[in-house]
Amino acid sequence: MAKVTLRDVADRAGVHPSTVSRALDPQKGSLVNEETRTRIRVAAEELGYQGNAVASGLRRGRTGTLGVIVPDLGNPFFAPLLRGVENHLEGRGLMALIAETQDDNGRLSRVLDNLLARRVDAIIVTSARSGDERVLRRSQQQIPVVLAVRDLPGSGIPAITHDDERGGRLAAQHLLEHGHRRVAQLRGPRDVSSFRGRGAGFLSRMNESDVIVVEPDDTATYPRLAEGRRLMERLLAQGDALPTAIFAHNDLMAFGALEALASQGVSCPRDVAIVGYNDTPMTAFTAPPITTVRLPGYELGRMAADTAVSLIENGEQPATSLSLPPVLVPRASTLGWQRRP
Amino acid sequence: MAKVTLRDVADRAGVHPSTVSRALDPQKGSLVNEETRTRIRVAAEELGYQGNAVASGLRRGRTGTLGVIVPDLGNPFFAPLLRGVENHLEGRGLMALIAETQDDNGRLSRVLDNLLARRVDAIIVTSARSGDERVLRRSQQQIPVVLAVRDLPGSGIPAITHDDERGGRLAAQHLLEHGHRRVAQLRGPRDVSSFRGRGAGFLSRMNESDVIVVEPDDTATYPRLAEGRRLMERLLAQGDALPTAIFAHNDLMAFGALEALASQGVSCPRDVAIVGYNDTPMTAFTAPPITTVRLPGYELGRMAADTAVSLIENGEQPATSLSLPPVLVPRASTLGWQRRP
DNA sequence: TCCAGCACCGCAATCGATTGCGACGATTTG
DNA sequence: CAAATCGTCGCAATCGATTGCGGTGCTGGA
Repeated sequence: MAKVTLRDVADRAGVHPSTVSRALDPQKGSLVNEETRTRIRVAAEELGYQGNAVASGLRRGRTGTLGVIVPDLGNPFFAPLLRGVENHLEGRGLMALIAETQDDNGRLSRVLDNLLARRVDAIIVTSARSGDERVLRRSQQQIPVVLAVRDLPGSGIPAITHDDERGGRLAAQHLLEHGHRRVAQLRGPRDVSSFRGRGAGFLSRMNESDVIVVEPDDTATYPRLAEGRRLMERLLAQGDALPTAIFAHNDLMAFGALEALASQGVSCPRDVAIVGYNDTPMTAFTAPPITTVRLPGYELGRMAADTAVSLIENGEQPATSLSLPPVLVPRASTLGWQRRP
Repeated sequence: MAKVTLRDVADRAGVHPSTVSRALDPQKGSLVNEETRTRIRVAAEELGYQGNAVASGLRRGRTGTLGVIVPDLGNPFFAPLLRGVENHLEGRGLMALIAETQDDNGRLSRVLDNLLARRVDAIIVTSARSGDERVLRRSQQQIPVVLAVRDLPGSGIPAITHDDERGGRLAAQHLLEHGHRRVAQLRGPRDVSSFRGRGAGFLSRMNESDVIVVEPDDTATYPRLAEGRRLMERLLAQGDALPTAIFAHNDLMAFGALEALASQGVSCPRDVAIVGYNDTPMTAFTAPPITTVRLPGYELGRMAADTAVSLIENGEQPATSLSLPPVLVPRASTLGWQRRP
């Protein structure tokens, strides 16, 4: 168990620990004579010295760690986002502490407490639901908090999001262009801004045309596969004429809808077209491949990390929120549909 | 910025900081009078006291943090595993520090250094490739290291794995039962134990029967979609008679193979059957749904976390390695194939 | 009555790195 | 030539919690 401390290095190099500290710090390296600095470097190397980030964190009041909270690690959408965050942190000596809430309210506040106790320097939250304002603002009193993906309007917390309203409009526009006149949405949870945005954008574009929008009598509790299936089943059971197109608020729910349709013998895309959201890698491989809305997750991760870092360095700033543009990716789940006479 | 420390609580409760420390520690709570303990609790509550895990970590020499290294967060296979880890840690006051290597060798040692510097109490590594022994053993000199999913035979590092040899045999058995007599594997990286195991199990079962196993002239560098596509394309171009079944070493590669086949106009499962590995949720939704080998990822995560924790508590132990059984999940990608006359 | 034993709690050192302050010699400036 | 400046580096306090070592007062048994 090599317990090499700063003092050991100092002894070996024949200097005071404080000098070693300065020599090894890239910021303050210039405060130490070049010759003694290399002597110290050599000593540290020989002893296999490895700094103690815990001690450093205590003294400095900064741990070099960023908390990142995601709702669901099983949703591949978050992988590029997390990569964006980590790639931005790398090289700055920072590291991401990733935690999952599983979209569970109680878990969020536990996770926050945990991160706060560990004195992370900032927190990026991608799992916000309305109602979370209180705990988040409480956290914000201690360290910078940045929302990503999901906004909390009116909370005053900076947010980097996708323009989901625009994404919803894109989906609607696409369906309109292909001749749909009776459509429905499988809505994600209403207490999540991104789903609200998708729904609103979709509706507003549809309402500009002469289209019937069937509202299912329920909303997904979690934006996952099983919920997509359940909602689609309800829609099928609702008795009304079936819509010719479905806008699922994310890809996982679209998969579920696909499953429900298949089990009822309804064909996609022949009978019903489907649009998903997120451009999860798998959408290209389903039967049929799913038309979806692509979001720049990696860039969003980078930007969220960037604003978090600058918040750390420059103290509290006016909330600079930002919204990134989505793109529609057409695939067979809509392209294969044809208007019947 | 509420900077409430132990001392503040002590002052308010009219006791010494050490008493507060003991009162708030579930382990040592019994060392302090019940009455003063509640007084302290009240004071802490009123001040909104939140322990400083950094200071505690420095003094105790334990941070209550476990490093977990995964190769690829975009692979949904790791989600249940990570949940297994976290659920086991929860309640014990521990937390997982998740890091991704992206199957990049240089990144692994950087990540390890980072975790070691942050003084995590143990590390769970699911990204091991042969050649990583050195850095891992170096880490092991400082804290417990547990391998999961991927073993490093002969390294002496405890490993919780799936029985991949058995998984490979299951895949082979399934294909044999359906009448295949000419098959091929899309192999994952050879320096990863789990892929070697799958390959060996598959081969050994096949060799017990009278079956031709076509070996592609290459191996995947990364077990991802693009590599699966590339390997399948090479196989198609190889000129020999096409195998009637493909065993892809994981689901992502199976997706890639599917894509390659489709682009060449070869039908799955009519012309070629496919077996994947991992039972990634999406395998049920591809065209066709993919037969695959299911692994108990959640349980594996729990067990890995459990051995890590007991290694922390009881010091170094004899390496107790363990192997969990896989299950074959038959789907249309093989069930839909029929022997031609 | 005396002392051992116990319950409870305070004192002060400690974990390892960082940093404001100041010392010292060497160099430059007026 | 004296004073100011600069480059280096040491000293010691500090971050906040933990814990070994007692000290105090009280109970119970001999």
